Amino acid sequence: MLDIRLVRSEPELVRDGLRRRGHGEEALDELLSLDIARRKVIAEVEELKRRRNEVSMEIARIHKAKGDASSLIAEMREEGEKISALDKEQSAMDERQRVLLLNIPNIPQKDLPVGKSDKDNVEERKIGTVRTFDFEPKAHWDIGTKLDILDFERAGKITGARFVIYKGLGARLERALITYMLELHVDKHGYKEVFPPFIVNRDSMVGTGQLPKFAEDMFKLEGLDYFLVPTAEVPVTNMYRGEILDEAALPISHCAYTACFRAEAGAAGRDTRGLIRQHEFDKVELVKFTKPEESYLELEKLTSDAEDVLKGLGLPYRVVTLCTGDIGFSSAKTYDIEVWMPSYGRYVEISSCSNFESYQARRMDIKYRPQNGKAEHVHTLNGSGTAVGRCLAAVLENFQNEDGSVTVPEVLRKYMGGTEKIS
RNA sequence: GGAGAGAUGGCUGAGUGGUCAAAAGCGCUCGCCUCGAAAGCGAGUGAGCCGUUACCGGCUCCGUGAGUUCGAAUCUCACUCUCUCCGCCA
Repeated sequence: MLDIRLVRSEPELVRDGLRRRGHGEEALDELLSLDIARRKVIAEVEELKRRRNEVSMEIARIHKAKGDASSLIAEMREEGEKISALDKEQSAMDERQRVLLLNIPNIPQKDLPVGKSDKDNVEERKIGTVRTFDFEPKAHWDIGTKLDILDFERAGKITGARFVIYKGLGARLERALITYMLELHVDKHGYKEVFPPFIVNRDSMVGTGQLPKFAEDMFKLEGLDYFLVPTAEVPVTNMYRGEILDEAALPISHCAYTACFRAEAGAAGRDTRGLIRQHEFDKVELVKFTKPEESYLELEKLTSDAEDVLKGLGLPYRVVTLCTGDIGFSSAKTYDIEVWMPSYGRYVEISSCSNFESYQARRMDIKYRPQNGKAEHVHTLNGSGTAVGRCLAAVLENFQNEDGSVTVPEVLRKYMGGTEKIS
């Protein structure tokens, strides 16, 4: 969430951020008027409490001297009622302020391209050569079904639409990709691997910004206030919720494999075939905690680390900077990495790398203590490193052969018992 | 699932109704000492909020939330989490 002091001192900066996003300003207006009223109540109740504290000391002194303080006690009984009435008023205002702040998105970084949708995103670089096929390339769902390594039909039977069973070398390929990605980030890029719970509580979902606004996108467990993780970002970023981190330990870099669960509400009819939009998919995630002044440098590194996954596999991709209208709710700046998908005839998102600045850290209250300074909020970042299902789809499509077989990328063979070709 | 113990500042850990933001130790910062360092000695060192914003004044916070009281770290109730033992179990 935003710092209420920033909202108070520079409301136009916040308003400008909302406008660039194309976001409504009602919450900001309410927040500004509430802030004034709330501070008035605080001043009032604190004055009464100051007086009560004074008198309580006086009563203690009188009792110690074996005197009679009954008139003071009677007086304070009445004061106490006023105080608790004002306390109630204040906590209602506190709660309202919290709700408003939780529902105002982050301010986009000032240099972001202004725009309404993904059409206004800006391409940064294009890496690798898109293959020209001398036959008609097939879509990954056809390739995978024909090779009997993907089974959408039986997954529909045991669960429902938007689920899949990986079989034989398909399962092996999924596992190889996960291992390849984790080992790359741990051994080459210096991330520390964690394996977090796939179920988290409400505070964690609020901490990273999935709640309260996006509840309909999440799977909630019945009868419990627990949720299936939509991304490893949630458990991993929340590891340090409420903590003050050691400055010397920063930046902290974690990578994690988890399954990810998304209700995909509102996505009916989109990407209904294949692995692109599933309710459950695997992902290797990168998460960083940094000092404020280092976060944008770390965003470049994190994005480059994710790109290395695709470079190693030999998949063509491009990197785009998301415009103000397309970045996520909590993000200040986001790069998307898009892999070339022959069946779509275009690049498809496979990773999203974001700097949240202090927006999540303030929600989660994650700080560090600078040398000789007061504790302040860290910056948090994360990015997919990368989405495994989409990566597998890209491998099948980009490395397919005319006879329906698929050539396994060199870097994956050691995880697949030396298999060079799936046929 | 059953029984018990516990949750206090960056860390360890005292504190069972008022003079407690809270002993002591560790850590950290500064100073003395030293050629320098260590040790030793001395001083300082929690967070949030409100007002002023130079200094400072005030309020709140001892797992979370309610309650009792003129007054709660301390008493009552509920909840969460951690640890120990028993049971069950991959």
